[in-house]
Amino acid sequence: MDNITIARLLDETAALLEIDAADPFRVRSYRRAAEAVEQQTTQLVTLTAPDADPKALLAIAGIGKGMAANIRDLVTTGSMPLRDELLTRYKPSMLELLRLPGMGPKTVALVWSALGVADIDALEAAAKAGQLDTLPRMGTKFTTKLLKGIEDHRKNSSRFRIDRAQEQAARISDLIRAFPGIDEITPAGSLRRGRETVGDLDLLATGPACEPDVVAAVVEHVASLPIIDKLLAKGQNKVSFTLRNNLQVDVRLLPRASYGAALQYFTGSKMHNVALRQRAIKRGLTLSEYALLRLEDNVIVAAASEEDIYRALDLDYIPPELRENCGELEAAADHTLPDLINIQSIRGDLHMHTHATDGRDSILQMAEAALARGLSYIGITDHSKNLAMTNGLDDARALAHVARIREVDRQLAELYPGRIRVLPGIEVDILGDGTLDLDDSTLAQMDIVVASIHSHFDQPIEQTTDRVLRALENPHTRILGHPTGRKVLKRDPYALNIDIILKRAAELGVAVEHNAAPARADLNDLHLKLAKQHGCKIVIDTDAHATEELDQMRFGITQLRRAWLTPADILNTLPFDAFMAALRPKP
DNA sequence: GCCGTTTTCGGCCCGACTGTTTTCAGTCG
Repeated sequence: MDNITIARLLDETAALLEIDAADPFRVRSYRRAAEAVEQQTTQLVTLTAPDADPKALLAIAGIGKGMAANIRDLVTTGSMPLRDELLTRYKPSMLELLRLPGMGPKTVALVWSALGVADIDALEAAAKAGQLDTLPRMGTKFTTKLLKGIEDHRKNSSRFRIDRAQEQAARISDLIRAFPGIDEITPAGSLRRGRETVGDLDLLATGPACEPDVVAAVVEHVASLPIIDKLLAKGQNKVSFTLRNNLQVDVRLLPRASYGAALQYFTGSKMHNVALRQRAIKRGLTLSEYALLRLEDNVIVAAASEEDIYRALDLDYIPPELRENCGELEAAADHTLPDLINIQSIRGDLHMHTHATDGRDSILQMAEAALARGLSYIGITDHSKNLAMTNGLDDARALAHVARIREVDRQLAELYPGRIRVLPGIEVDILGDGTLDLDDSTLAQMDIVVASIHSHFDQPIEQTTDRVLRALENPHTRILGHPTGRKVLKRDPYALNIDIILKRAAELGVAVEHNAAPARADLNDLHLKLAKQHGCKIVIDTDAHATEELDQMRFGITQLRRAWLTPADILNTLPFDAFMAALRPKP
């Protein structure tokens, strides 16, 4: 049983306890434990083995004696007594009811006990039959909203990829900024923390127009934006709505004086905020979305900026990407937060395609676009012949392409002396037997050989993993492409055993690729932490198929930051010569 | 159920909005 499954079962137990009206603090313990398990890079199965240190589980913050026993039960039996007991009284389908708007644990428990309703279909039938009207606090308005919520839930209940959410955020921000007296709009929530996907969009705005006596006019302006599909709520300084693609947007209009407190609050994460407020209380302070106050006399200690708030709590400023209650508060208190990598540190992009295969632009266009983005070396890595649908290169074409790339490299050396290097490379396919689909003599002409697996992910995980391991042994392989075969938003189990692959890549000195493109992002922040633990060489690249896709580097950087990585952890922050020296030596 | 500069018991984060409330419970972030 993997960590994700353990976390899910603990989280389900928390939800069932909530429906059962259990002690809210006990519920929170299960939630907290679930989050902690999800954040672990080592598989808990190994910590519960008979020969493992019995204290190892207890070392995880949020896991005590009781929870450790639960986890051992989950790993050995597949379930645990409390969960089994709860499932005799409630049904697993009730957990889905909690996802409907307006349906919390109390309401789910009520429709179950009063009407025997345990799933969405039954709830919809009961609502349409008017049965809900007989229950307390459920009038026609509630029923209407619920039926609409059920419809939306069926239509689209998924999260949105970060790049899509960012596009929408920019679009809406422009519309709001059109109102006079709005100075600043910042996305908060999981978008600001750089999660790969976001559930909804939080936009915070401030400026003279957001002061309490005049804010009503902005509220009206926002509530009447043409892009709004459904208006969900309109308060004193908050407007919630959905777009036609079903993305929910919450806009908050805040006075300048409390903007920092609001930004801190709405950026989260929830667990980070809880921990931060506990710290505040220990210091005789209280933190809300309006201000950090002294408890004894309600004097404002900090409110205008996030920096002020963290400083007043004796903490270094914590970058949003680290705010997951995952050790960042302790590090900020000890002044040991890492100096995180940023986009300016990246000097090269080692994976991109041209119109020789399935890219759109030429070698020269890609190189000049890279130069314009401040890069000083790139690898042109078009597909090899096995990817026939991309017009992949066979040995002869690949060698001709190498010649063209070297020619562009020479041209650019004349045009922009000493500014950019263009390296010949290939994204070579790993075949079913683990060999690469071009001749060694061809690969020997390449500086950047990215070995990627592109097919047969339906085979058993051990078999697919073995193919990749054999490809790593090929001395020409310098970078392992797409190390998990994973695609964001596809909930399929991983096709490869990432732990074994990273270990072997580290031993052989093969660099592993962190693909920055949001659609393809192979390594999430946990994989990246694991790669660092194993001592892997890590490169970040875009896999760009057109010049503008080079901009996707910034999405990948956020994942590196979420993994606490610094420039020293990433190979392509190095200057050109040092980078080439750090790659696996050519045979 | 977890945790400890309040340390083995007694705490555990904060406020707004909604619907239907005649003073508030439940949901949400």
